[in-house]
Amino acid sequence: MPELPEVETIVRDIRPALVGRTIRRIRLSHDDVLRGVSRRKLIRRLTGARIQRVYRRAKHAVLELDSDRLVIQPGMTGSLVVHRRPLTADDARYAVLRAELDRGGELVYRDVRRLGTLLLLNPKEWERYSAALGPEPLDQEFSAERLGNTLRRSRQAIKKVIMDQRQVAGVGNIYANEALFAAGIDPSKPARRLGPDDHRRLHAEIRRILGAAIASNGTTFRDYRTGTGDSGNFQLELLVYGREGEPCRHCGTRLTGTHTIDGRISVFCHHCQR
DNA sequence: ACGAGGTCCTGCGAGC
DNA sequence: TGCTCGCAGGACCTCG
Repeated sequence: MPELPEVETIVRDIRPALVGRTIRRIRLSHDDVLRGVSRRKLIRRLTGARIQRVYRRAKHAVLELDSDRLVIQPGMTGSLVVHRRPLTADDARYAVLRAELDRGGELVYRDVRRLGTLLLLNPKEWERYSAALGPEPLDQEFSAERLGNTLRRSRQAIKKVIMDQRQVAGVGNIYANEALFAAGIDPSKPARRLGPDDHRRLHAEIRRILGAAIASNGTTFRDYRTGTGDSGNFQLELLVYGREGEPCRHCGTRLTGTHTIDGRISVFCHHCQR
């Protein structure tokens, strides 16, 4: 499930094959991934457009074109791969958007469950969209103090707050679970009940874990693929996610799995996390 | 301001 | 073997 490290990996992988290229032909298999743009308009605006920049913001991959931004949010099962050879039947299966490039190659957005979304925004719309998202956790502007100010204002469970894209950009379920474990914080604890020490630890652990996950090309559970079509490796380093019922790596206590926070699986050690 | 629950979507695994 | 059904979940929405 592409969160910040996965989208960062994808973007780094596909950027060299995309920047400076012109899109020759667009194929879209399903309209239901489009948000705020019609099939006709998307195809018309993308065809012949030149890709100027490729970057990540939160969990979105952004293709900056001459006058539009194609914003891709892979959701649960989305992947972005640049193919240099003709697609195999497997590659083409579930391919939602295919963009043929000049000088060969094809960018393919593949999404089995199609919970991902595509947006086409002009620069002003993109600026507004991006401004509504929280700070990038790996940027300097994301300080422990700033995180603390956010958390002090919320009665919600800490896990829900750090997964809220308006508060912190790019953290999803896997890394929220991991960061809270590493920081020794119970995921259900109301955010405003955390102290400055908690803020500092959580801030440091969010950054450390996201950085380590990027270094490992992200976490592959089932569907996630890098921009080269390979699996990530961070699943080998997860300490809690996917390990409910197994012993805590620190103290041996059986890890708890619960769905009571925002309906998403939370895995934690009730001994190490308070 | 908050929690609960529904919606989107399809593959998969459990149960019969 | 073959069917049905519930579950998975990120973002977004409504309702109480």
